[in-house]
Amino acid sequence: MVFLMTRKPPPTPPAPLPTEAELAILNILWTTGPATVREVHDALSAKQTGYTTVLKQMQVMSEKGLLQRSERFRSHVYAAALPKEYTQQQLTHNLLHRAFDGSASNLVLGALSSKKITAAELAEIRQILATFEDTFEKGSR
Amino acid sequence: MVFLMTRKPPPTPPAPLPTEAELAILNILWTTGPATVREVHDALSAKQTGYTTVLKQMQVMSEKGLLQRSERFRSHVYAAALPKEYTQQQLTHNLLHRAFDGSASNLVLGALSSKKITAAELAEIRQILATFEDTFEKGSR
DNA sequence: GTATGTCAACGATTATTCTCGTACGTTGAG
DNA sequence: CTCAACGTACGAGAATAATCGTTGACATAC
Repeated sequence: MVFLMTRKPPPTPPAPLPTEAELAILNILWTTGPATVREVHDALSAKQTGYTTVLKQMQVMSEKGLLQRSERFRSHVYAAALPKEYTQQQLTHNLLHRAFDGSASNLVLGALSSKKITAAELAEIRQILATFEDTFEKGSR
Repeated sequence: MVFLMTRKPPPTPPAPLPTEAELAILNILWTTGPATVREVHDALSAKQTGYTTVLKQMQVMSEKGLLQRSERFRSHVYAAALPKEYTQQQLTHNLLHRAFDGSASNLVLGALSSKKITAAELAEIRQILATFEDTFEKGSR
């Protein structure tokens, strides 16, 4: 079963799109759930970035509304403020307008061309497409 | 008929991805063909950006290898150094890795969710998908 | 000739992102 | 109490992007 993205939460102030480095942090929080700076820094070890760098970035992201911070005993625990799917959608929307003139089909073409696609992925995409055609026919949009 | 992207030209030095402002310039050159700075600036009138700003950006883009410059009588004529489809593919590839963990199907889902889709577009996407399934079955990849 | 308009070149400025060093506070061990 | 470990806060630096003002070259009009 394919779940459509619901595009709900434009929260209080519309948080800006994450930058490259910020996205790397978000990816960790999305997969591991709320975490401390140290945990994120450790998960980012491949990048060889300093602890205070990560800390600072996460503080900035908090101010931007990209992260939510809560106290926990001694340290702080950060969590992504917005769901992964929502942010992905925003990023896609942004690219769609910046580079594809709003043409979703061209973006799909670009996505399929940009890497070797597996049969499983093709099937999944077909599933997604079918779901969309479904909601379309029913006039629910 | 749907044409697949061929992903040919990684030229001498792999040109960097265009930034937001650079992409706006590229979009103009892709649609109008080679043009002078003034022509690009005029086409960009909506953005209220100064002439020299556009000039400087295009000079920088030349250095980066994003644009090719040629003399013409008094002025210079700039052209996109890389085809639109190639650059779109690079951008998509980049987003795919940065935000979608390489999952093309999730990107497609994001693309479809991020805007109201038309029946025509759905049909076109289905066409693209069919073409890919074709080349896939034939084992030509 | 001079004046005017069009162009490219260049430097300076501002904003943003990314980075890190340092300071400071709290906790627990000895 | 003192020290080390671990945490945040803060400010400064480098890198990049974007912007604009000024200059100078070269035509053409008068």
